[in-house]
Amino acid sequence: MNFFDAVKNEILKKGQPLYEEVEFLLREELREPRNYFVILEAISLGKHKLSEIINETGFEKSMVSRYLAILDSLQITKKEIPVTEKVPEKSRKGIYIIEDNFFNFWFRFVFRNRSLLEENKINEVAVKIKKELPLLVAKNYERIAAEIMERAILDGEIPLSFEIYGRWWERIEEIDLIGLNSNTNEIIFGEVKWSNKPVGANIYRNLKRKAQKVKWGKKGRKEYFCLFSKSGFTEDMIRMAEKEKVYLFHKDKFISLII
DNA sequence: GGTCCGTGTCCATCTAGCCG
DNA sequence: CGGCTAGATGGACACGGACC
Repeated sequence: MNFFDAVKNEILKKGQPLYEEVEFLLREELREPRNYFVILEAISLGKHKLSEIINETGFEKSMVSRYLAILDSLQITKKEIPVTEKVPEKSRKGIYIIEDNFFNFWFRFVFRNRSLLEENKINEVAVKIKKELPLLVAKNYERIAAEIMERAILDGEIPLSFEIYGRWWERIEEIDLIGLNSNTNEIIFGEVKWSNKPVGANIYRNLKRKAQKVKWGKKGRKEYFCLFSKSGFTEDMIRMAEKEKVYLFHKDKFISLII
């Protein structure tokens, strides 16, 4: 059992995670645990860029990148880079995310609200969790979309293959899922929606527009598109998918349009 | 008191990406 | 293209606690 599994077990065993206990466990491994807590809290609140974390925490920038490197080596956080970057280790577009879902939840809801919890105001915290949890679920749907796609490929439902999957962003534009195959110069673009409304053709059109901003393999590349939706698709979108061969997924299931 | 180690800060330097 | 900024990295150093 590795160190962080041990921490998790410890927290789960106690039922109600206590800051001091987690701190005690972390002290064995890290420098100044409180600083890591502050950094992880900032990330869990949506501060993903290094500059945002520096602003939020007020820490020295050399210190923050050092701490993030340690968190990365412990596989608590991960530095994510647009999948199309040529030299990933030199990219400066990286954003920092909390890789571990348990830690993400804990810092966002428990650590953040520790004073409320200590006053036993459980309901207030529960309301916050209820309100914000769908956002976390949506993020995780994006994270597993590549796995869903890969499974459909392995099952022979989609006659394509890709070497790597990832996200892509540039300025304000963002694409949830991109798969690349550099041998065949094929690229797939995906939009992932965890929403209660069926996904319509406007989402697809917007994805096609954003795809043009991705420079990878621009000369003669073959483009494919896929959509992931919690609540299915509009009639309009389904017709368009048949016509333009868009791969549709309802939650984790591939929808075959060719019968 | 002297030494060692871990930690945090400051500084210099390098470089990718951005903007004019 | 050149200049600027943001991010990464590593060295020097000061501080404080632990230990002898």
